[in-house]
Amino acid sequence: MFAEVIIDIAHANVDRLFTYRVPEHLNISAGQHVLVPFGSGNALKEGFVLSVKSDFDTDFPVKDIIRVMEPYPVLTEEQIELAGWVSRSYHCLLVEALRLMIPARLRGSRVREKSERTVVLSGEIPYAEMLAALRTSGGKALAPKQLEVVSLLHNTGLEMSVADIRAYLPGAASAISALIRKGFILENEHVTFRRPDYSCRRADTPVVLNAAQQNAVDAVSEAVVQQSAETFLLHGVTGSGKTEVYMRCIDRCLKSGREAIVLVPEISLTPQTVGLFRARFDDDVAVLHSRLSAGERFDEWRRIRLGRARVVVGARSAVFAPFSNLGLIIIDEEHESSYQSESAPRYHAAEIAAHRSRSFRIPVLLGSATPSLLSYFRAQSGRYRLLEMPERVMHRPMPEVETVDMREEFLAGNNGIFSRKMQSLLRECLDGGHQAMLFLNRRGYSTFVSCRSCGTVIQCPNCDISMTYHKHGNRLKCHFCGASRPVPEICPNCGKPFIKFFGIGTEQVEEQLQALFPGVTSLRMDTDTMHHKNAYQQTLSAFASGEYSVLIGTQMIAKGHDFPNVTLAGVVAADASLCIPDYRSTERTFQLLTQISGRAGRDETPGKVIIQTYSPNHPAIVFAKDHDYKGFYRYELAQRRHALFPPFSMFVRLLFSGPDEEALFRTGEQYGRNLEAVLLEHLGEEGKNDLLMLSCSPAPIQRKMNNYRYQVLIKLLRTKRTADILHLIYDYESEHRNELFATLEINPQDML
DNA sequence: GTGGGATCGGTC
DNA sequence: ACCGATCCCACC
Repeated sequence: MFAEVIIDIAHANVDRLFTYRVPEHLNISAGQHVLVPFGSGNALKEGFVLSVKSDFDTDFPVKDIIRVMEPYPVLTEEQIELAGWVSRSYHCLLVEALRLMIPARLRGSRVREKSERTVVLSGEIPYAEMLAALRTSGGKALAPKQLEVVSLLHNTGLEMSVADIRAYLPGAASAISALIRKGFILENEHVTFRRPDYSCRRADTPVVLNAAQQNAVDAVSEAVVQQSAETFLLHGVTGSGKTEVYMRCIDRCLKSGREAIVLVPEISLTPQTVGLFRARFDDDVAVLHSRLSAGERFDEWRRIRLGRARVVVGARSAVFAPFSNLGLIIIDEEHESSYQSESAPRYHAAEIAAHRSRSFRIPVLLGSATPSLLSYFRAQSGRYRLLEMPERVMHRPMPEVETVDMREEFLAGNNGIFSRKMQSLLRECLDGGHQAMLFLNRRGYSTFVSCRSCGTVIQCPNCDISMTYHKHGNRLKCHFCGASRPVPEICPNCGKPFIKFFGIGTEQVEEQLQALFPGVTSLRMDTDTMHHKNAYQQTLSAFASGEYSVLIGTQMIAKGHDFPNVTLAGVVAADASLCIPDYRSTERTFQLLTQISGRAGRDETPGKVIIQTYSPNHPAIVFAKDHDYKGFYRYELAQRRHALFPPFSMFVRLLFSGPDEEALFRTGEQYGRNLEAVLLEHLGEEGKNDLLMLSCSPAPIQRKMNNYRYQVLIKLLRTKRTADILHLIYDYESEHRNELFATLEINPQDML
């Protein structure tokens, strides 16, 4: 027998198959993780068996596989095929693709499994006989520690972990080994699974679904049973009971003997969400997300691989979960940008899901209250099947949304950050014993600091952005590189003492709230307050418990949370996300405002939402205010069609960065022009119009962490030639990789 | 990635 | 002629 092995080294030179002989005593199959001699000196390297074959003609001496690293194949056949597809579609190394499928802990020779040593009374020797043996004739203990251990085990009647006994009886270690020698107790080794800890919350699950929910469950379940590789887009307004639909679909999927993956955006992977699934599916649920320790991740992965968990709830990378009989993939909040990887290979979870959907012939369910324009476009064009849930559960009304024009507020003499309307609604909410959420997408106290005399804005010394004032710690901080400096007394440019603070952040919202409502209990949730591992969980459960009245936060509070007592959601400034120079800023703003509105009035008491803005007539704000997704969709799609933006075209972005501004801009420009010539030559007369735009310019953020940034931006029409063009760009990039460091992104989530 | 063999320039 | 630094390449 011979095995085709790929060596676990991420380098283009070795990213191919090597053939090894399988020694008689080893039983090797595809997917196995093995140790093989590789390179001169027969150094041992880890590798993955991608296939086995019975014969192999060659002149050179084939080497033997040394040993298997794991008793089971760590990769399934389907994952091997998937990795090949990933490496071809995203132009990455095959090992890089394979590495997506396995936990990092599996690689490298580290301690992998956690095991626990336990002991139990052997049962062969009667208790009285043991006692007698450990005592002298006078009843005095001959071996007091051993006696204690034996009586402890006898009294509990259980198998106990050695660590527990040692904690209970200090110094019992040698007594335990003596007892094992005597045959009084038996030693066992148990593999333990480190489990991430989640509190289970029993949700008040409605026994009866409403018609829209039932319709969605039926459609998806039917596809699961019929093995139909359909993609469903579930457009359900906030509070329409999407999670319940997911769980019913998973139920059916498990009942038909298949496994399910549920993807959620990293940020909503809160104990609440996971707790819901745990409450319903118990130990059948495995959790995968970036906050797990390497050991926890490895153990959860192993529970999936070994069939101990049949449901995975996880972030983006969980789409690769090692199931062999997958039946359903659900992507919740499908519009979230975190589903696209920001490092190579830059896959999108929905694209991976689509591929696995074809392999397993299973449905994919995309769910959102604010589907991405692209997904809704596909639903309209028939590529996806649209399922709609236009109403909240229990006939609860959508919250009433009001906008406040902050220009008028200023003219009326109010230059505070809360409008009069916001103040009165807050008062009403708090007086009624309810809770409120205040949203502002900027952390810190003041977003920029400048000199009133000469206009100098204090910039980060390493980056091309202004520094934010943080009252906590009383320093200026850069939100890109983390650099911080004390607040200057005088202007670093003109030396005059007219330093002033402008722009509001969440710190200031909290301060102003306290000033207006003395004694109000508030919590702030942003990257500044979420330092330690469990801060997220603690803050959310503290708010859920009702201990605090107001939750203030950045976009991390916007999505997914279900706090029944929240009746008011306030957007302090809706304009922040509108000014981002990106073609998606309207879409992003609409989604954010709709999601925030969705936090209010999820229980009996109807909710209210207030949006403060300087542009109350902006379509993103007007459509969000009216809960009019379709109106927004029609408007925005027309804009995109007119400007030939995605989904009518695609963007390719090559970002160059380096410390030498002059050299970078010069070579970047040259690179772009050469690439343009290559593309035009390939496209010829017939296809030259496919290239809608190729621009060479400094990136919108010109410098980050002392590196200058220059970008070549390409806009392409989607035609039958698109795939060829992309490969041409990929090839051009890899050929010139040595000359200039660049990252290549297809349809990046932002172009800053 | 990594060590070995080929290659090149400098030195004894 | 000999040696170290560097490049190149194969690795099963």
